[in-house]
Amino acid sequence: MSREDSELPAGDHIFLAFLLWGPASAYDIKKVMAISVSYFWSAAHSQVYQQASRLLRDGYIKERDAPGGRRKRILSLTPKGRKAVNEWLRSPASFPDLSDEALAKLFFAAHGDLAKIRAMLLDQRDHHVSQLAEYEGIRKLLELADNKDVPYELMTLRLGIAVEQTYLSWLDEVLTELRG
Amino acid sequence: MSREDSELPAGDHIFLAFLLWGPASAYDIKKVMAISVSYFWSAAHSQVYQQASRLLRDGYIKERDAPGGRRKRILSLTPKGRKAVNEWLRSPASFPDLSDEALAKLFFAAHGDLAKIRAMLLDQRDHHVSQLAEYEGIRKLLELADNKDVPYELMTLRLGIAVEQTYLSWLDEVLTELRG
DNA sequence: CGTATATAGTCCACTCTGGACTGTATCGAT
DNA sequence: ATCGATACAGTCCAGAGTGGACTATATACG
Repeated sequence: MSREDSELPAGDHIFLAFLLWGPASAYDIKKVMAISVSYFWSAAHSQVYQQASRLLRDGYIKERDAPGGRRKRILSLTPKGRKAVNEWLRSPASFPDLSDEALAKLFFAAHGDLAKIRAMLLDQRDHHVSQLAEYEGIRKLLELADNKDVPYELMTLRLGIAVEQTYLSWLDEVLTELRG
Repeated sequence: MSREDSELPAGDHIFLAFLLWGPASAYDIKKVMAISVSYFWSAAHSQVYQQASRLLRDGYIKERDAPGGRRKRILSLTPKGRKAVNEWLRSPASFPDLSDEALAKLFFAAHGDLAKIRAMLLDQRDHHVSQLAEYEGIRKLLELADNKDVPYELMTLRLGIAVEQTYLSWLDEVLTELRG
């Protein structure tokens, strides 16, 4: 059975939104997501194909085979799909959801081993340093492009950068306190 | 079949960790999660009971009926469960994962309606204001308690507060830019 | 010419979600 | 004393999402 009436999951709307940029395969969308929205939205590799099947089944997208020998299914929006994205873009959003296993371990640190907790946080620090560097790199690229074209991408990226900086200052404070 | 050898999901470890504080029912754990770790970890109401069944089935916890007429199943750690939490607390953590539908809508704002996007961001702003107020309230409470007892809870809370503040400054900047 | 990597996707067992649903205790107002 | 609302405690289920193993073709490189 298809879900004609029930709301699509947010991830499906994001999937459809990428097709506003033009036709693409599920594989393309997965790759573009990884270098654009992955900071605030992520999906497993296999998930993207499942979304494609559902959206196809329910008439939000249509497919045609790619030219050339390669098997590659090029997807594009149907009117129904375009309508769904447009409505989504015009409606309120649900609120952010964070999951951070490291914070959970710190929360229970009284039952753990402080040296191990510190090591774990240093590992997290490395991660945030490299995320920050990556986002700063993308920002440089976006700013080189005529930034009239990408103001919204830059805005979301600025939040990513600010959050990473917040994490880093916090980690440095906490690591100092734990050293004492 | 039980999962004797495979790793538990992170959420199961967090569940077990709450039992380090003493025996409790699944219902209790759900409530305590909501007022302690929900900022960086959340689970649906029904999920907690499914975790309990699995952990029971696989011998990480044991149960006994509560005294009194009420049906209430009190859970506690088995040695196997205690070992699993302790190992978890001593190992590295996976990296944080954020999902924020509002950022996705802003990302695609060029295809939307600016007035609607602004309205959505104002709605998000309200949410972050009230989250911040809530965390500040909890901080006051924790600081009243002899803070030797809760240093780690306070640390995680400080990140929550810092992240909310980061969101708020960013939202104010972005809303100013979108007003122009 | 082999082989390593990138492309493009399938399949599956399991976990997680959100909502509907059941039933018991407790508390305030009539 | 009892009626109704709320809090407590949990079950059930369809559907969505995850992570990892798996298949298979194309292109680059030494």
